[in-house]
Amino acid sequence: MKSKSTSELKASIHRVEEICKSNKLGLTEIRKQVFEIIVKNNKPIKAYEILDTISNINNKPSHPPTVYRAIDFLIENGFVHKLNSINSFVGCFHPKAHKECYFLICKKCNIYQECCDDSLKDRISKTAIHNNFVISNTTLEIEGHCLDCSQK
Amino acid sequence: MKSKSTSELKASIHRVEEICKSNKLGLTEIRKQVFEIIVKNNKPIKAYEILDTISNINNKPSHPPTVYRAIDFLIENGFVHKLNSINSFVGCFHPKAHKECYFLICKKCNIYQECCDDSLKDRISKTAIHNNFVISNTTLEIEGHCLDCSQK
DNA sequence: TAATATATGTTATGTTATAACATTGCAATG
DNA sequence: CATTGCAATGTTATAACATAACATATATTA
Ligand SMILES: [Zn+2]
Ligand SMILES: [Zn+2]
Ligand SMILES: [Zn+2]
Ligand SMILES: [Zn+2]
Repeated sequence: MKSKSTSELKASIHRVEEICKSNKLGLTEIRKQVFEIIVKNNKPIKAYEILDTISNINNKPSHPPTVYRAIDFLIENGFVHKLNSINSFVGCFHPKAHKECYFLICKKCNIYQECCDDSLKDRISKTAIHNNFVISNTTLEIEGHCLDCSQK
Repeated sequence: MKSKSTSELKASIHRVEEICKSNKLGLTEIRKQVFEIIVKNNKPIKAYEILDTISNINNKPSHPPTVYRAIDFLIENGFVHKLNSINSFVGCFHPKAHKECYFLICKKCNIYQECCDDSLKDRISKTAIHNNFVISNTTLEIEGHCLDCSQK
């Protein structure tokens, strides 16, 4: 994933603001700050890194629950995803466009890519059906090396 | 996943012993104990639950590193998997038969099912190739409700 | 036997996440 | 315009998950 330009970032933040407005979701200052920190980071970011960043920005210490609550809000509303395999968080590339997102994560340079391959989705759904299983959420995280890093 | 019978458990443990013997892997007492605790549990088990269990069995307190080291050994050799979405561990149903395993995990009753659907594997591999990505390991954990639990 | 490697014991600490309760601010209701 | 309710935040403490670092033991093997 190439890093986002300033305008892409702005658009990303704006989109979330719009979605919150039209859905009457309280996008408070803290929640907005946390979202911005996550999307500006370009790479998966950890909760305590967010905590440090937000403490610096506001020039006063924040506490873990503040950050985790904001993250919860952002995840619930599909603006952010958690990567379970690395306990980190990333912004969603297309909030509300889908329920599940899948990820490719480079172990070397730590960049990630969000992919919403329909045939993959399909395949997973078929597997669930085949096992009489009703999906509520799926974690698919593919770790390895990106093109750049595998060529080195 | 229905729970394993005593004989299935024995077979499972025996298989690991055989694999270790023929591959000159040191299946020490602790490692064997941890494996047995995991497979006998039938459901995903947490590291500190293993710790408590092993402390009780041996009538003396064990320490986290003891358990985590054993788990590391078992994972490295494909006898056990970690479920990242729930920080828990499960025994592998077919050690050495494959590299990646996928899981269906019931949120209600906590049972799980290991599935190694080839077309799913294939689909994931294609997705990776399509993104110029070299896979080292894949986390696929499908959370939801099993047949029994979704009918209630 | 001495040297080496492998595994375990032990203490402490690092990292990730939540419980519990107090406080604030704001909007709905009477 | 109180007052009541509710959503969000602040604050303190602790729970849950995992590893670093170093000491000791045990097994191979030169
Ligand atoms: Zn997404
Ligand atoms: Zn890379
Ligand atoms: Zn397996
Ligand atoms: Zn169930």
